[in-house]
Amino acid sequence: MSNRSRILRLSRYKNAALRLKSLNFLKVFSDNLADATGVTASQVRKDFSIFEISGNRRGGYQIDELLTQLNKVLGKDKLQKFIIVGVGNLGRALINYQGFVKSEIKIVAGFDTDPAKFNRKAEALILPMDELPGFVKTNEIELAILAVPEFAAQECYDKLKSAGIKGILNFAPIRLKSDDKVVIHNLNLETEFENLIYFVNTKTEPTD
Amino acid sequence: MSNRSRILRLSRYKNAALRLKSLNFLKVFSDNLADATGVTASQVRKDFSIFEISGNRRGGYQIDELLTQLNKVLGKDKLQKFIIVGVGNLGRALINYQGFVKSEIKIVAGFDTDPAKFNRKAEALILPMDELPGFVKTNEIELAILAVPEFAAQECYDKLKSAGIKGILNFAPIRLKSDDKVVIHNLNLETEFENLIYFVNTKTEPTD
DNA sequence: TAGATTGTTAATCGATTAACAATC
DNA sequence: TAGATTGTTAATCGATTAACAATC
Repeated sequence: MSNRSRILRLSRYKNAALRLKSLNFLKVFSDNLADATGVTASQVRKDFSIFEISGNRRGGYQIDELLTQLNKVLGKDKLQKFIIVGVGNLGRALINYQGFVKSEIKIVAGFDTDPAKFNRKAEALILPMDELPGFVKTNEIELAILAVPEFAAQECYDKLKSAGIKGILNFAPIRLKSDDKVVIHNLNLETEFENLIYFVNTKTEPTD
Repeated sequence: MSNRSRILRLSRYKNAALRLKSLNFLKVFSDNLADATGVTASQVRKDFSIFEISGNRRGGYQIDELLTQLNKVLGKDKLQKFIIVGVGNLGRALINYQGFVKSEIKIVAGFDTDPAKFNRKAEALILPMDELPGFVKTNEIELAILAVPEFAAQECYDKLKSAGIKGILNFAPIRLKSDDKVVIHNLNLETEFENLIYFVNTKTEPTD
């Protein structure tokens, strides 16, 4: 019913609607969103109908109302607190990433094994791993980012799981599997690079 | 014929084969790769047949030979040089990312507008934007990473395109479109987070 | 040889698109 | 009202899976 591609499209519709709103649009048609995101108008309406997002025949969709509904589906109607395990190059970059400031995504703490990285004064705390279960519990954290080297990934995953984390965005270069306790979203940077390289080499338009 | 998902699967087969090789496997069956990557054995064989990767009836696939062929498709048979535009948190993290050391991916230079970031002594140079076209030309660079804020993305894209770049991995939070000159692979971190959040909230297994 | 696995064809499944009645 | 756009159904398309002949 709702596969990953469909949710990715909803994010794009949301971003397109946001941009059109900033251009003072008050309403959009499925055709506008289709143009802006590179899909068909049928697809837009189909996606909306699956999430029971409805508009006005002849009048399109009110942008504000549409954004409210898309944000709700995408969990942007409330602050989503993340912790991050592994404060290396990538971990630190995500903690400081400016792209999240307007969004409802916040990384509230990082965890690492290296005492040199601990920091209890920064806005996002950097704490030792053994404080993770307590922090997760008292702050009611459900979401985590895993940004450790391959060798540490499985062990950290186990710790996150037993701490009660419900969803993990995994940047470690090893594919973790979702189970009914934890949803995993694997994001392997090398794989993304390889994908680009393939399409450049063959010069065929990627269909996604 | 070869969509993005298929290439992603090839990367996974490659990674699985690499892991099995490190366990001293000499050959693998489609069934092994299927188990390791979570797809069906039919899918593995179908994917291979599309890329004319063949094995031995009854004998499976020789790992070394398989890796050679997969690496070739994925462009890992030669060093892939990237430049990066935008040396902020994310840009710097990618330059220093340890996950690429064993792979044939290398970021050879970064470009930025901020003089405080310039560095002609580091292994990966950080140079001013106006040296980009010359650098690309003399070093025969075809691939780039775009890691600038949204407002700068379009302008930087234009510069990369006119410098002759053939493929861009775009981390800027705006969707760029491929054309017949440049292949674009958009990677929007906020979108990836939203995807995870959706599946955690609905607790349905993502199908990708 | 008998048994096991590939490579490929045909069947199935699911996602996208087209079409159009409903309706504002 | 006439015209335009949604919402939904039916048709199409493409990707995945099952099945099995080929063959090592």
